[in-house]
Amino acid sequence: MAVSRRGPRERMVFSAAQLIRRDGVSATGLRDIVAHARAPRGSLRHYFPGGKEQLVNEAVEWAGRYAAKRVARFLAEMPEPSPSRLFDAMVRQWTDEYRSAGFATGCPVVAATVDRAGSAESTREAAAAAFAAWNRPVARALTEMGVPARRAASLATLMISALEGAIVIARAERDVRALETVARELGPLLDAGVAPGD
Amino acid sequence: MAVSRRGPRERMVFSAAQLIRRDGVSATGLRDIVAHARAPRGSLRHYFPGGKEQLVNEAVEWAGRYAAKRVARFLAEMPEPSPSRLFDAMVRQWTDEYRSAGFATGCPVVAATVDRAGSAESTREAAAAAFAAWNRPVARALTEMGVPARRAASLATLMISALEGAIVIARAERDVRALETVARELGPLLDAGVAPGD
DNA sequence: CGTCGTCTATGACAGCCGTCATAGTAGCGG
DNA sequence: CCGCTACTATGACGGCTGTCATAGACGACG
Repeated sequence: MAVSRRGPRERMVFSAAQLIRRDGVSATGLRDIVAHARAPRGSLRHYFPGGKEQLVNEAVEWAGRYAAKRVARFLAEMPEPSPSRLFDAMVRQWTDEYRSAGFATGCPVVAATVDRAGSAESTREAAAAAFAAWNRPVARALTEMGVPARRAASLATLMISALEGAIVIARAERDVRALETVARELGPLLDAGVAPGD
Repeated sequence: MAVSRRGPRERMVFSAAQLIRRDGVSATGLRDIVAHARAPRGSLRHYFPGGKEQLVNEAVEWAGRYAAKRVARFLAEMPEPSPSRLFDAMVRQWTDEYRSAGFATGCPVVAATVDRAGSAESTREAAAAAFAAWNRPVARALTEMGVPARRAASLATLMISALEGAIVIARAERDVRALETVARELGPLLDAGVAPGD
């Protein structure tokens, strides 16, 4: 499922992101990715002449775009948006997944950063770009809710930092406690300064 | 340096932690660890009959104890402790290191979680224990500053989450911006509810 | 039909990995 | 000197890795 339509190339990128966020970059083999994507191994070289590094980078970029789109979707589904409600939605995406599917996975961008930042410069850049792509729509949303532009960017960084850290802790503890905690504790801070009731 | 005294066993654990936080678990080979520790390869099996998994676990445990001790040290060096000042100190440890030594390293506990949580149950447990060992002194310190016990534990989790997330983002961006941002934005929240001037 | 570009198949390659078997040394108690 | 324990040395093992070379299938187009 979710691997059916679309061409083999896209499936490989998608599968790479899924496996990387579960096992890490080093532990994810090209053969695993190809098998997971049900794609022909013979095409690997054809689509990704830059080798594993290129495929990993594209998976990271994909994850960045995905996170950005999710933010837009959260906002669209929200009757009365507020900073804390946006953060709740971002956190809930993870608590829901962990509760329903177990704690097997984390964020692919974090995984790529942690085990490629020092060895593959291009992957590090892709991760930085992914974080930026994610930060942008969050900051913009905060701005539209009445937060001054400068502060909005900072709060977006705080939200993503706290979320990513809590994801790691939740995985280690196999408990959504950390995620629920950051959502609860950060909510009031995020809403402060935004006129209530409008 | 810092690898000189102490027996070979301890040096290997220490070197493992250092290499893991730089390259990740999978990318760190036993041979690399032994070489870095200037320890005899022949003793690996002797000291760590549980293989790489045992060595990694001990490195993670070591990191947890180290983080806890650092918290105690920060507090001891602080004339007038406050929650925000403690968090500042925790963050500054990383901004200082990044500014002086580059962005090559991250947190070993995060690295171990990200690429072993799904494949080595004992390592996942070690990571959870390390986070707990780190959380404990932070929560206790907050309590002593006047924060109610229940809330103190939550705020400690928030602090560690935000810090860990910002570390990853800083590494990806090769910029301490995210670290400085979380310190600045979280400070007032942490101090709220604590009587000023005492 | 022929040819070219796109895509796939297959297998080999060198290299590294963690593990393990075997042997040996050093020091100490008897 | 023996024997025992703690520690070290060395090399080999199978397995997996990313990369690459070679060849073939397929469809579009001239």
